Amino acid sequence: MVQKKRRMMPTREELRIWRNYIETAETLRTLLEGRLQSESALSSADYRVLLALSEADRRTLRSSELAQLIGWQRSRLSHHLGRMEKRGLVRRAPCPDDVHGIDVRLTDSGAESFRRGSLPHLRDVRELFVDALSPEQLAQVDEFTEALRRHLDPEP
Amino acid sequence: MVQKKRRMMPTREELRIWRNYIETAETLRTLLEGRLQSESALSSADYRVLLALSEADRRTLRSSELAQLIGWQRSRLSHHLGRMEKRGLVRRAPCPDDVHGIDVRLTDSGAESFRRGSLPHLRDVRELFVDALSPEQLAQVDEFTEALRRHLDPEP
DNA sequence: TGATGGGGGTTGACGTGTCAATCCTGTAAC
DNA sequence: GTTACAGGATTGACACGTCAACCCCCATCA
Repeated sequence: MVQKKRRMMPTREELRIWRNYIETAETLRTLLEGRLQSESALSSADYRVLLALSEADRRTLRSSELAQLIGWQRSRLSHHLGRMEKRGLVRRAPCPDDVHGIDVRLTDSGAESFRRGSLPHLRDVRELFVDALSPEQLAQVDEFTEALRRHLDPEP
Repeated sequence: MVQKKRRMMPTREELRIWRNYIETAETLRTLLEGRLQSESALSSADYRVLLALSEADRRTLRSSELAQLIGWQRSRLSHHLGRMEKRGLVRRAPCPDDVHGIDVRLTDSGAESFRRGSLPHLRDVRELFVDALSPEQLAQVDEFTEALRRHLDPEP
């Protein structure tokens, strides 16, 4: 039965590789998230928002631009900005240029949080990911990630 | 500055590869999760629980065994079993052998759900992951995933 | 007999993400 | 002008995970 469905179903070996792949990526994500949290009291979601804002002109972005930039849905961003605002990391204000639209601005405290979190985080990425792999392996990761991305992108 | 910290900080290129890697894995996970959900009204968490139970003797496992088997914390499992029980996928009952301990048993409805979800899910894994890669690339994934795993495991 | 402690499991609070519904306001259509 | 609509953002309900506190029952030991 497994044999006959070869074209549809992954083999046992393929499935093993898949599971290892996805679980390892998950483990990595969790580990890094935990470190970021304990080092700088930021979640990786916070980090993404802070990174985008800190690179933006005047540390400010339209809410919808920000959402697009980091690939989030409006609703998710709105919820998250609400929480970040409560912690004083960002502030929202009506956008002067556009009657619709909200400006999201990085506060000084948010900028400082990001600054303090950034270096340890990058160090962690090096330690947990880069250092695990040989230069050849790293190149292979790049290659097959690209293949995966190409495979997935055209799909809606 | 970036140059001087070479040993600590990833290079721009390494960082690019890292981001691609982790974001692609995330995209894949999300896509598969969405398909599983729409095909069989199961989350991947549901799936893991159902898979473990459906392979168990008498479709039943001690709660703590189940947690260990799928690598979850007790609390997570307890919450999730509560939700699954409400949907009629599993049932909990005191374990006759052991005074402590709870038996988790797959219901007929749960087994049927799993049966219906399983094949499409495996097909999706093949389509979204396996089919994107050449056999050589698949072998490379296996290899560097193993390297990553070895690198991460000894760390607490 | 009564305190101590540990394994097994649950609970509550909270942060997070998704979906669908809603609100607001300017603009096009009639 | 009023209605319709579309873009931008928020809200509420819910599923999910984590953390820390807790409950229960038993074993051990004083």
